[in-house]
Amino acid sequence: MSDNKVIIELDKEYRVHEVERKWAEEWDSKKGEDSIYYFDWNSKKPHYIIDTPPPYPTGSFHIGNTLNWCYIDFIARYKRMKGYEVMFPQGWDCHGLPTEVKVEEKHGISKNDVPRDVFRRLCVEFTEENIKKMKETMKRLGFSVDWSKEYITMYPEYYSKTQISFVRMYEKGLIYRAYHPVIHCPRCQTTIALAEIEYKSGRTKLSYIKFDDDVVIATTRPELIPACVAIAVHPDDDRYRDIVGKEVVIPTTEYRARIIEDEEVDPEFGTGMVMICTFGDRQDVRWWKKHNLELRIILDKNGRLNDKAGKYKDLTIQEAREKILEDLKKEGRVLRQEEVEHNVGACWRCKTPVEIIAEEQWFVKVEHDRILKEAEKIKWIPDHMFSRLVSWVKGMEWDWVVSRQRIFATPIPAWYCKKCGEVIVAKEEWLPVDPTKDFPNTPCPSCGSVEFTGEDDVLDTWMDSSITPLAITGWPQEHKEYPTHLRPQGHDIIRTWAFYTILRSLALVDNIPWHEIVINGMVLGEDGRKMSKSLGNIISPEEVVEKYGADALRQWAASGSTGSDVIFTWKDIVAASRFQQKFWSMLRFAVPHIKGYNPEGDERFLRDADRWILSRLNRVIKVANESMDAYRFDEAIKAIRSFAWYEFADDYLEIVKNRLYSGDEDEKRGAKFALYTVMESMIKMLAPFTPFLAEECWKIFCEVTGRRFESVHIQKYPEKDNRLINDEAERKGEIIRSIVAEIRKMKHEKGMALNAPLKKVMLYSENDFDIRDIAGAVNSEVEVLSEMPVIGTRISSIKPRYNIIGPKLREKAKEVVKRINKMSYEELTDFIESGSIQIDINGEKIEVFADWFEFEFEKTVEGRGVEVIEVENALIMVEI
RNA sequence: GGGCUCGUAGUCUAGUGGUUAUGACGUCGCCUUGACGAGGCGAAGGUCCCCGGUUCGAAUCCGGGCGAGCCCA
Repeated sequence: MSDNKVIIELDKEYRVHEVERKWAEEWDSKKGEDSIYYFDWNSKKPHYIIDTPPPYPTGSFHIGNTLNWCYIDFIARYKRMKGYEVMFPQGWDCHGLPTEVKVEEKHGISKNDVPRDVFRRLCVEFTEENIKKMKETMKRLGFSVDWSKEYITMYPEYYSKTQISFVRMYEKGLIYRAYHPVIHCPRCQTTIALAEIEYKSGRTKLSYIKFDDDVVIATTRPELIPACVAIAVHPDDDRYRDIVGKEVVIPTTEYRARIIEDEEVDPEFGTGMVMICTFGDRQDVRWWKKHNLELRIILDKNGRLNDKAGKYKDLTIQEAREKILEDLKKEGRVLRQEEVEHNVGACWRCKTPVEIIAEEQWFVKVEHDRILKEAEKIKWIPDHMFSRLVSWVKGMEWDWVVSRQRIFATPIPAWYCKKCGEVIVAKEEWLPVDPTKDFPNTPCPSCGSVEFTGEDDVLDTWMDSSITPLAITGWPQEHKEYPTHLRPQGHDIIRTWAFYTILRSLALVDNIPWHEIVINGMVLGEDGRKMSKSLGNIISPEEVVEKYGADALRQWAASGSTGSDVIFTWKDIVAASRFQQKFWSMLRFAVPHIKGYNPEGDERFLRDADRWILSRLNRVIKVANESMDAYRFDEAIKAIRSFAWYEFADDYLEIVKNRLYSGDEDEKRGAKFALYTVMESMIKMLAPFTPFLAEECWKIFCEVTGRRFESVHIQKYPEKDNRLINDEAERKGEIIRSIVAEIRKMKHEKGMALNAPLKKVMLYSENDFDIRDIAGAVNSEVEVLSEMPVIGTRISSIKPRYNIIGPKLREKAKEVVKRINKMSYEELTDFIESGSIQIDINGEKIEVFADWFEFEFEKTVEGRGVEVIEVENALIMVEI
């Protein structure tokens, strides 16, 4: 019994940190099959598999991740409560340049200073630490991850799958090697990624150079003239219409180039003629690819020109530039030079301008049409996100380059025969393999040599992460179930992660990867801008959790509309935490009343107010189910919160308080039934959003009512009970609610205490309703009058129902309304009584019906000492 | 430059071819009523970005403009 006492007197304050820490520890202490989040392949329940994003282990789980994972967790928890066996796995997409850079910084080394496997080991250690940190945050945020399904792409169990996928696609002819432009730093002598380019603006000289009498080009890169493979003009440029197709000799060389047309040429720039070189910039690469031009790379990796540059061989870029301009000037080909603004891409490390050269790379074929056709079978939420994929795929200019010149990544499982250069790709049974350490055990199929050079390029990280739905469903060993049900991700990676995953899934198993993809927006700072260090508007989830707890942060995440960017605001967090306190107070109120209560058979004691709140509850349950099914978390949580706070707490509880405290046993049982039912349903509906609060409340609810406690997260989600949805009850409830509210308002306006006693309240209504709770709530005797008291009436307003009148009368509607408005009181009374009237408009007789209008009546009462208040469906007379 | 999205009260936001436009925060009054003062009861606050078009009727649909954001080049 002493236990009960403790429980009944709940703390006034909801101790968010204490509660959340307690449940986080409790859930984390149950591992593997003991966890309530464990996914069992053998479960007979319908499966629901989520292809969770594997984040990049930077060491901090940021607020953008938080939004994404909150969506996942809302769905996972909801689906679990809806009876699904839910798989919520968690992976880590480990490979990548940032880690290489961080490790170099941390250890003060360059990756080429140490053996490859030593450097990899350092990266692995660094990544493991980061994963640990991020996992802690994720657990604290209450995500219902089944950690027994964790995968880490840098471990052999995972990357051997990446290698198998590579081998299979190679065997299907979907992977090939070809020359491809790469961005190269001539000083560091290394290939660098697009992301590593730093753009800086500066001024340079634009030289106008005469190739022949017809052809004058303007270029900022005269040193690349020997690499000129074509000259382009705009197709609508009348100046050059006649010379399209003509060949010219490239000055200082023996090469010839043709004049071609392309719409991307800007006729306003320079002479409107552009020299296309291999390669001056990325536009050159696009033109080269599009027009199938010759590849003439004149620049070597060491930053010097090669023999294709003829007499400029061995010069550096700067030297060549000066020498070529000098030679051209001698020939009188430099017509003029002008200063222009331009952007230069430079190496992020040494600030040297980067160059584009060509190297042999590994490619994955992109089958545009097939991808688009199949991607259409996936349900995109919101649906406009699909068009982002479409425009991306349609605009792709070349295949996916999957080789990277790095170390910390999945090795490409291939070798080159030292003798004949034959490419040997690993057999599946050799995997996992590091081709720089392991070698084929069969001779070269082409020349029989047994000496090989291992490929030291590695795979693009997207090659790892684009097979996640396959990996979590057991591919390739035992592929259990496919496609998966859901991919949740941000819209920033539709063109990468979503696109690559679809491509790979089609290539490897000839199927779409998921039935649905739900897309979240980005999180913006309080100033409405993207969070960034330089703007100083970054908020970390830890910071929010420390101040207001995880549930408040989760409620904030639910409050945005799905797919839209969400602004982080502290006020939403504060409002969310206030709701939690409010909800706790509701439970605190309910506890003494439902202590030891069993609702069995008590429906017969329900009174109007109880039937009303139960009907409203069931409508909210309906909305919650529909919204959750449509991934509209904002709608669901809004419906639940506003029902709990305003209808249940502010209205219903105030109305039944008197009955609960002072009623007889039977009267109380009706209210208890409602209290019990509403609390139970609300706790369950809140569970996906605020798992900590819900669990704590559920535990108390179970203990108080004598039910055996079992986590709320494995309870059945509330389903609407049609027997309890009742228009009549809602109408009566609304009358009761508005009568109580109006009388309280009247007391308020008269400066009376809200619970001040009144002499008498008289009610008149055509509806019949329960006055028990009204009497209690307004602290007065209540009498229902059987007859309308003597009061005057007049029509105070006429509201045309345009939705009826508009379609019926169309352009005549306005005139008809005008006529009705002009009618006298007597005319209107006749009109209302007879139900219709004929109106003559320009000789046309039109029959107008009274029910096309809403008439409002104003009543005047004679008699003294009585306040008259009108509400919809009832007239209230208060004797003070 | 291209794609997509969005412009609604001081701030953020929901929504919709039908006349009184949703909610939150903030502001202003009043109230310590037996769950909650981090609460309750009320009030003020809006050219629904601009200009055209469709329509009996547009904040909503269409076109154009201006502005913002995200992604990509």
